[in-house]
Amino acid sequence: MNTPQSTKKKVPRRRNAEASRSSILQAALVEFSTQGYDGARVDNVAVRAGVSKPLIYDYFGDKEALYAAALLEAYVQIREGEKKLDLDGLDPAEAIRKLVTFTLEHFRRNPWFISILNTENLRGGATINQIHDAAGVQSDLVKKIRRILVEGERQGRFRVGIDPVELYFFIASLCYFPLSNIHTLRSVFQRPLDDAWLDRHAIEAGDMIIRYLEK
Amino acid sequence: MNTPQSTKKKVPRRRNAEASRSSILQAALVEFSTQGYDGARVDNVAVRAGVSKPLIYDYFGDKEALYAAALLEAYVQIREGEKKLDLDGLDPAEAIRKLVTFTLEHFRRNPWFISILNTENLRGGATINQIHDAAGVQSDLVKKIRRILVEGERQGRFRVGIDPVELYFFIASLCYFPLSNIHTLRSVFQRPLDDAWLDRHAIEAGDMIIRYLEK
Amino acid sequence: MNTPQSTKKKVPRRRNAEASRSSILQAALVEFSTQGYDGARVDNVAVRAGVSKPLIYDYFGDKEALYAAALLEAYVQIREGEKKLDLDGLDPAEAIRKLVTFTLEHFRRNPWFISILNTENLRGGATINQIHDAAGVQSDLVKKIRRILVEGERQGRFRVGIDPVELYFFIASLCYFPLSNIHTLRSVFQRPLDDAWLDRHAIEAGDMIIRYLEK
Amino acid sequence: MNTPQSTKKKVPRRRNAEASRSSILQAALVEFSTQGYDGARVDNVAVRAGVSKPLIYDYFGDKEALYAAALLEAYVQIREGEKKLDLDGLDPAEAIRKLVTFTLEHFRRNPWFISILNTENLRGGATINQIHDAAGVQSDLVKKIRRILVEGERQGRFRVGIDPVELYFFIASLCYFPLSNIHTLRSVFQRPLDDAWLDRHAIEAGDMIIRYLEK
DNA sequence: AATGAATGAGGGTTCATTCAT
DNA sequence: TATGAATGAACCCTCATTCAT
Repeated sequence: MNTPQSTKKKVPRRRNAEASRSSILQAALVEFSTQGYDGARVDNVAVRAGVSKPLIYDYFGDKEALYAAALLEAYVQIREGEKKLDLDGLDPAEAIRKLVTFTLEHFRRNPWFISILNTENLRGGATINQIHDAAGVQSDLVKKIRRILVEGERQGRFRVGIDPVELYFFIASLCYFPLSNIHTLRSVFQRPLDDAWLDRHAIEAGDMIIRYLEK
Repeated sequence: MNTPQSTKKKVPRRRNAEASRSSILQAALVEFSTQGYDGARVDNVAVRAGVSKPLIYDYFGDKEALYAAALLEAYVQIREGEKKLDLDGLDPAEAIRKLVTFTLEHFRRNPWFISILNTENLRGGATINQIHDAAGVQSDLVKKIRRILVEGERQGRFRVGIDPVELYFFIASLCYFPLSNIHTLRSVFQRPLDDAWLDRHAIEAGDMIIRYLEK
Repeated sequence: MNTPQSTKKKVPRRRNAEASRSSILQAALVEFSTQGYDGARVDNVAVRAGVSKPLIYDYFGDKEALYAAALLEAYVQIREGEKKLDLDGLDPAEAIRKLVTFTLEHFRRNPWFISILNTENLRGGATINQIHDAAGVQSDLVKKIRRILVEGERQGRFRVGIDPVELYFFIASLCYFPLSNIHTLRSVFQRPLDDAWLDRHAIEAGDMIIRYLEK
Repeated sequence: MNTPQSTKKKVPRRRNAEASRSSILQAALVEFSTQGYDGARVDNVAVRAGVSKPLIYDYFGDKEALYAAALLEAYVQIREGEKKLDLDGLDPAEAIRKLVTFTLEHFRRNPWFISILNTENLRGGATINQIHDAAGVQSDLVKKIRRILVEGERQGRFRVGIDPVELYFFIASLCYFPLSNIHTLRSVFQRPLDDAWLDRHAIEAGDMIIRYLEK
């Protein structure tokens, strides 16, 4: 009476290499960013990805290589998200403000990105230094910033000579720090650092950047 | 007849509990900040401190507690250093500028501080949240900033209503980010991020903060 | 319109069960004799044979059975080689001498034979004891030796009562040992054990056997 | 009422580094010689030695190093046994005969020696080649043989120019082969190869060597 | 106050073997 | 006939932690 499927308790194995690979990658991203490199467990990755451990080794080689793939994937995914930011038709100051709030929001929505970056820097960049085309994951925001700066200068509202990369660093700094250090800051400085606080913080950060740019 | 020394078969390496404790602490600080929590090895701490492992367990209980002590020690040491900053007699803008360059310099000279903070935040603040008097390690810089802001407002040069803690966050952000992320930024953005670059960066950061404060 | 080849999407590498079987067997022989039973990898066998792993399991069942087949194949191949030895028309002493040099040479040219025998003996003969017709792979050399002994006795030059199997053991001993133990002997006794040395050794071994046989 | 000891179920840990080390070594010798290198399990060594696995790693480093130590130990123990052979007062032929029977007997009583040598040679001498002073474990029998040969020559009963090492190789060959290959020989040649057989074999081997030496 | 000796528990990795096509 | 995809079971090794002195 039972269907053949129901008699077999086991879930049928997935027979799709590409799907397996990508679910491993996603699971690795989560594991490494929440646990750090040494805290990460290949076992956890396997469970979360719904595959067996050996499959991970088949696809990625070892923990180190899995981590490298996850790190790269983190950049790829975060850059993917950045591409969706549309600044068309905004005046330069507005564009900058939107870019700043977007950046903080983007970091906030994807906390694994900050975590895995911290992890990698804690490791002395051991992995990112190995990746040949690391520049390939440079932020698209830099290009957007460049365009805004040009327009702002053209309109005579922004100072000239601002380097887009350095400006990106400043914007990123202001957005990164309160999220990266959210736990220690909360405990030590007794501030909420909740969503409302962060929203206000983004606005102030936007102000700061604009004041820095305007003549 | 025997001298006291000769009756003791072994000369103990150290007969000073306090010295042992503090050398363990220092070693732990180095180990945890360079390796992260999970990457840290109690063995390495013992070797670096020149004591046996059981002594560490005697004094601190377990790895977790040792880490907590090291984290607290990190704050204590860094705050100690901040106290040495002397801003007396400077006008507000100059004081701010000096405070900014000092902050970046201070982080640069004590890289273990950023590392252990990143470690703790990666752990979700598990330890700092446990510490009752975490506020006790708040930065002295906040007080200094408050005084500068008051003076700046009094002189009519600074805007009113700036919160000293929030300003400290901004300053810290600008100094923290390029150091915390030095390895990934170098690889991805192909900037040197060497001492000269950081010095220039500090000046620009100072400009940004001052422009943010001035009316 | 299409050529027959193009209509088949994949050209199967081999559509010949016998050829597959025998290339697996040869690969297994190499793998087991170079790596030992536990050191051997079914994966390596598959790669070396140019087939997939499941095919090996299809044909042979499991690693154990594959090993058994390889062991038997080793005997078959070595006995095959022995058949080519032609002693016709030689006088008994010359025949013995030639047989000795041939034996050493044969072992030297097919080192996998000694290796797989050592492997099997290390395993306590677990596999050879299972094979029913193990006697079927007895050396042809024994028959040749029997004939030589008979002739030598008939000519009144050899002692009577020498057992051909026991004599074969002695000959094999003298040829087997320096090859089987070539590495340890070289290191411990600092002798070259190169081809020249082995050639001289074979001659001395021949002398020894002949002196043993002659009245 | 119970003695304190009886209430504690656990066997008190051994607190003797030297004893632990040597029991590990002995257990390793057994394990490696019965299972081969790849077949050997560090777990089994631990159980047989009555210690925990980590202790093995503490003392020896890794499996490879443990194996190296066991191999060396095998040589040391076998050479130790050889020293006990007393040939004083025997005439040269008798001395040779006794040396031959002793060698076979010695190999028979210590089968792990042949096994570990086979293991090492299967590995291509990877380990023995690493040991600097491998010559230090050369057989004392060579010296004894040298003395016998000198005496035999002096008495005009032995041929001159026999190399003691080469003669040792011949003797070892004759004793090693039937033991090393005992399982395959039994199965293939259907001979008992039991103690009685081996005793007779030793006598024949002695004859062979003496005939080889005598003028 | 201090440590040499020892271990339980687990982590990364491998490998013989099977599933499903 | 043949194989790409997948896994259970171990194995080597490490590490936080404790014991006994």
